[in-house]
Amino acid sequence: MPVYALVDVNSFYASAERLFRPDLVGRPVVVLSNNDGCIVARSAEAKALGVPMGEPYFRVRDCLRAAGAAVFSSNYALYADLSSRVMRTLEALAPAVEIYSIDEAFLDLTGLDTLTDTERFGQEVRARIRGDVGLPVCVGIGPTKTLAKLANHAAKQDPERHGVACLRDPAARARALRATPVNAVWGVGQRLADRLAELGVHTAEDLANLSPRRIRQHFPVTLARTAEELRGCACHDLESEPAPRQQIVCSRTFGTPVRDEPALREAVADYAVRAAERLRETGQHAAALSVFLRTDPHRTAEPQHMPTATRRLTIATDDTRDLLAVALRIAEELWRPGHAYIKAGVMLGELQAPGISGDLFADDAARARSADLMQAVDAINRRHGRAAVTYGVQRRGRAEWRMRRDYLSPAYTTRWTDLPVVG
DNA sequence: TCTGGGGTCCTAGGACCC
DNA sequence: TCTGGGGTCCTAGGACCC
Repeated sequence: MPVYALVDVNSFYASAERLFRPDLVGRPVVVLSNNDGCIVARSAEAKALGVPMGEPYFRVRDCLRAAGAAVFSSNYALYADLSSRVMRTLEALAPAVEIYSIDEAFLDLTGLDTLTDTERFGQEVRARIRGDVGLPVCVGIGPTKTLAKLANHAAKQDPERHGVACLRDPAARARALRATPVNAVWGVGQRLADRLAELGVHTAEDLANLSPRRIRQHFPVTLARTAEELRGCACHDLESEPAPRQQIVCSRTFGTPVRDEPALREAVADYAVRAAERLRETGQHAAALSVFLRTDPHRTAEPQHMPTATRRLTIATDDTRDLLAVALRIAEELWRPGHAYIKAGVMLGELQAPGISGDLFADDAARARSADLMQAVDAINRRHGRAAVTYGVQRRGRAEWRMRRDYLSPAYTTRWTDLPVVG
């Protein structure tokens, strides 16, 4: 029987901020989304204040201030660096690791025979990550990924478990299923939970007991698999090789609404350049590009416009200049005067390995020059910062559309000048 | 009173995840 | 005044084909 573990950093972003600010231990800490819009991470103290996940910041600002909470803008450079340290530690501890998200990984523990071994392993993972990286994690263990997830949830809920829960034992599993509301099951969101409630399904146990036929009468096949996994039959394998990306999206809400075309072009250009950089990191080429614009749906009195348009490229490419030209052409077509846009985005699709869309007239020499140029630009920007080499339309001014990050912490681990000083 | 049927491909929209 | 960003998968429905 397979054994999976799910390791997950507790309140990752909040814990990351606190790592370099020991003065914040015991104080509520929250981290905001891009543009300082919503709450995306809360320390245990902040959760205890009743601050909901995803809540717009302005609604809880007063409450947080009164409680003496520390508030941070998202510092992705810091989180990405700490994440890779956590993952490297896990890779040293387990034979196979699937990096599931920035703060979570599945481990394949098949071969750890006894239940005592499994518990001990969970505690060792906690101790190692605490010691090597300094972050708190919880470990959930079970015969399927869905049960490992559920175990992780149980470990977080119940302090008695000291951060590790193992559901290999059938009796322990039955107790955990009974105690878990169905919307806390991996793959069951609020929509499905509401519809399940109409059938009298309220807990993970209820879902596990629902017959596959009954599920398929009302729900998609994904839910049938979830129920199967809750019963202990694995439908999802560990995927240690990441699947090739299918699309790349770069979009942002603007710091302030954009009403003029030059500012919009500048923003779209910036997103296209970043999307192209990320495309080259994957080693793929894109054969389709979409641009979308959005006005603010919350301002119902203002005219709304949420267009999107897609172009197929005759030749798949990873050259920023090609992608930028297409993106700007689409943006120009979409833009309508008299609207206050609050968001735009560039999406690359039909990603594929380079050179598979054979074009009879492709100029190999030109392609090679393009690859050399892109490589050079990427190398310079990696070394000297993203704004070292830019394209004319990006302008890099202090444009009003750039996002707000009023509470940004230093780049403690990725910039020499921000290195914390001890003593 | 009237109807073909089955396969494939594409797209949009909805649901989920962190 | 202030409401994130980046992904995946599934399904239904339409177009098209034989």
